[in-house]
Amino acid sequence: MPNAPDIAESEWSVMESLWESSPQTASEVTKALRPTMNWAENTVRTLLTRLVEKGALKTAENASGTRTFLPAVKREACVRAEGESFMQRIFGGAAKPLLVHFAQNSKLTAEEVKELKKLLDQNLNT
Amino acid sequence: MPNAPDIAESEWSVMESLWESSPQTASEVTKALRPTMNWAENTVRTLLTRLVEKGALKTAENASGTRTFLPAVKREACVRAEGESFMQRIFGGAAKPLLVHFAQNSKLTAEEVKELKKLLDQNLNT
DNA sequence: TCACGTCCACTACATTTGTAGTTGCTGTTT
DNA sequence: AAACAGCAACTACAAATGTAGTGGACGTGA
Repeated sequence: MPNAPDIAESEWSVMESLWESSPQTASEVTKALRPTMNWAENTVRTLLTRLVEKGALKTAENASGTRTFLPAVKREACVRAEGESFMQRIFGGAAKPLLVHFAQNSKLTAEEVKELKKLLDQNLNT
Repeated sequence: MPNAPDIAESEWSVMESLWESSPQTASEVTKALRPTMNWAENTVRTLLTRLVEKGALKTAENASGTRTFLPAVKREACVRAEGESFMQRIFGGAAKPLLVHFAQNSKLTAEEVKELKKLLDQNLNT
């Protein structure tokens, strides 16, 4: 029972939609994603099915007896898993170089910098 | 001419080996990776071939006329590309939430925190 | 009741990835 | 010269991904 199944890129959009609002039926998800990904409804259905198989989603029924989907795993857990794997792959598993990289390659506002520095400090007091 | 081709996970190990030291022949790379990935030499050759096709590697010959491989793209460029794509996929392209995530989910030493705070400051003076 | 729109369960099919195996050429070793 | 070892070029093949299409069951409006 890997707490966070492996979620592919297309699938991730579907998950986002359901993390944001659930339960949703297949066609609701399709409509929700329409502006961004212009997918055929069957495409979304396939992704939904795969995500259920992977254990990332659960299903239920709504009032009208139509199947609905909802997350079976928390977004935060998946983000952590993806982050771990990315950090592993690109930075050999080390957090510092990763943070260095993004600290250098991003344009941040003074506000954001302040916030991040605060977080870093809190990081120490655990 | 995408400056940084898409490099898969297994391929990434091969690239790392060549970024660290190049040129190398196929069997040299295989030996270099042997401790970590226990791959058959043909596996490594396949990856090398694919990377050449993708334009991530170039080839040359060594003194004994054997083919050697060397990076055609800089590691930093690939890291940036992978980072961008990861940030896009998981954090909707926003650097701050990404940094927040890793700042919170990593155990850092006081030293590292200090360094990172410094980098964040520099980030502002550009 | 018949046509029509929904929903669902299957099937489809090209690419990419992970991981090799097979064959043939060539130089080196008894 | 026969045999073997290293290298290159192909071929193999299953799983995962991206992106649908088909066909059947079911309820609804004309």
